[in-house]
Amino acid sequence: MPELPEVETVMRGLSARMDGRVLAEVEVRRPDLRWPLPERMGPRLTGRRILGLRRRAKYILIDLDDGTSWMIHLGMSGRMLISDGPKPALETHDHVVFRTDDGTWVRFNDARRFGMMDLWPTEDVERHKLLKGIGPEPLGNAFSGPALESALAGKYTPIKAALLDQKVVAGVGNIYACEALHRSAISPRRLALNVWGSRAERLADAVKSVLTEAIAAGGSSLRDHRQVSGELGYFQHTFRVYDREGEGCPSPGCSGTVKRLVQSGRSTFYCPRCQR
DNA sequence: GTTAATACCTGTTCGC
DNA sequence: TGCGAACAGGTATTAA
Repeated sequence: MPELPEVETVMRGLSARMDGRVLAEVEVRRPDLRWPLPERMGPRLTGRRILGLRRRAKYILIDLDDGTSWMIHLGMSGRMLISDGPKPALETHDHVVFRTDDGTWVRFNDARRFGMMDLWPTEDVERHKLLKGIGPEPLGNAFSGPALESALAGKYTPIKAALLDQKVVAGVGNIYACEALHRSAISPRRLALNVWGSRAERLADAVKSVLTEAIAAGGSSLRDHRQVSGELGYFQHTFRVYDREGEGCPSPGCSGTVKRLVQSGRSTFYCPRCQR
């Protein structure tokens, strides 16, 4: 499930092969993913030169030479798979396939079709409906203990749910929310407004460290994520609590056991002993 | 105004 | 072995 580190990994992989290239051929194989794809997306992309690739929250933004940005969200199961040589054999759920002018093929494959794509003016992309109001990038300078504390002030929702709120901080999903809370020894049940001062500082630091380490590991591959080469990420081996119900808490000196609970309809993994 | 629950989608896993 | 239920979860929408 692509969260920020997985999207960053895919974006970097694409950037290495696509930056500066021209989109020579774009085949759109179905009219919709989660929502309808833009009208005439294939023809509008064909012939455009790529000025650069970047990431905002969980979105990949490909800036083109006509002032348009190609916005791509991988949803839950979206993959970008790169190959060279002749056109690759297409597989089930290969929804968009394209080729750059140096012969690089890219297949966008998304079994669950929770992904999305849109075309939007580059200068206005931050005001796109899906990006407007999104919180600070957790690895940027704008995100800090005080900034997090300010975003959480007055929120009567569990801190776990608040971390998943993209308006509080961008790009954190279920896995890294659990991991960051464990690293900072904060209970997922604690109300957001009660995370302030040194707790907010610890949590902001934990979010940064877990995301940074996950990016360095190529992301986490549980079921869906692949790097553009098709390789798995390997940060999942480093999880301290996620999907480790019943195992001993890995915190030094803690004798607790990892528990699972459901918050807002999704699994939370945590140690009730050391997370307060 | 807020927060919580639900819908969307399909491959995989689990229990009977 | 086979089948259906449960589950995974990001985000928009609907409900409370």
